[in-house]
Amino acid sequence: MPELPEVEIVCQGLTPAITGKTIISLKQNRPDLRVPFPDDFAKKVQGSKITAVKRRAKYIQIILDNQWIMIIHLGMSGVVKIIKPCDIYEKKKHDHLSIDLDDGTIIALNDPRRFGMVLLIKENEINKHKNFKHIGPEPFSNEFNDKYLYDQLKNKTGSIKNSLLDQSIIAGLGNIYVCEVLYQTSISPLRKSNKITKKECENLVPAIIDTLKKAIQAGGSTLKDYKHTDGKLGYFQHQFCVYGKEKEKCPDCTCNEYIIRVNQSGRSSFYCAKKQK
DNA sequence: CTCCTGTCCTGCCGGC
DNA sequence: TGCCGGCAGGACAGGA
Repeated sequence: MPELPEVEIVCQGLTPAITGKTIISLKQNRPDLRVPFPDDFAKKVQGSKITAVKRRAKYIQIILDNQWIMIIHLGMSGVVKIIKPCDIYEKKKHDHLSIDLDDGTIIALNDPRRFGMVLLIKENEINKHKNFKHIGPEPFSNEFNDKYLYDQLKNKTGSIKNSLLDQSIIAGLGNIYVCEVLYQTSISPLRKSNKITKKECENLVPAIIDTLKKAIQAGGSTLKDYKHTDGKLGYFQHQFCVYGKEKEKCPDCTCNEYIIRVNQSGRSSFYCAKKQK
């Protein structure tokens, strides 16, 4: 469930807590999440200094000073916990990884469903790595504009819903924010991508940027699992218009219709069939 | 090539 | 009350 805004919030929490600090030790409590932990994981990171924390799509990138980048993907249920030097770390169920820093800070990764992944990639190989080479532009970059989006969509026969979820077209959107953006732009999730007009692309681009920015300002969305690094909750879920609102009234128009839920490629789409065409 | 389905996983919730 | 089935879904692999 962590999408771009939630991952951004985690990175914003991590940056002041870990940047410039040295990794003393790393403990893993099981061999894998969705994929195995890196070979010789602890040996490769121990003694290195954290120089920066970045986000790319839904991935957290922890840049080390020894050429390695530690990648964390939170999957569906991953939570990064920061334990301050003055606090005592009590290991909880599903804490699969913990990292001790030189100032006494501890970073722990908790992931009940184990849909997350942790990777180590050499700094100069990240753009060639299979998890990153296909990822499209960041929504807040200049590269992402209405002409780009229209060009990406014009030859696609699949639904606009699936195209916006496609990380190679745009990085960072997930099921929740795609539903909300399509509602804002009055576009049905069932529309074929190649039927989306230039004018609609001109609406989609700012709607995507605006929705993501507002979500970041609200501290992201908290559903079942997601929390901030300090355990606090986000508030953007209170601004959802359609996601999870099946059988509720459409909030934005006087159509008196109900939000309906349909299944697209195994994912739920929520929309107002009267407003969104 | 493009699109779509299956797979991984645990916790929660509704129905009986 | 307890059990069980269904659902949640990000990203990749592989099939159509």
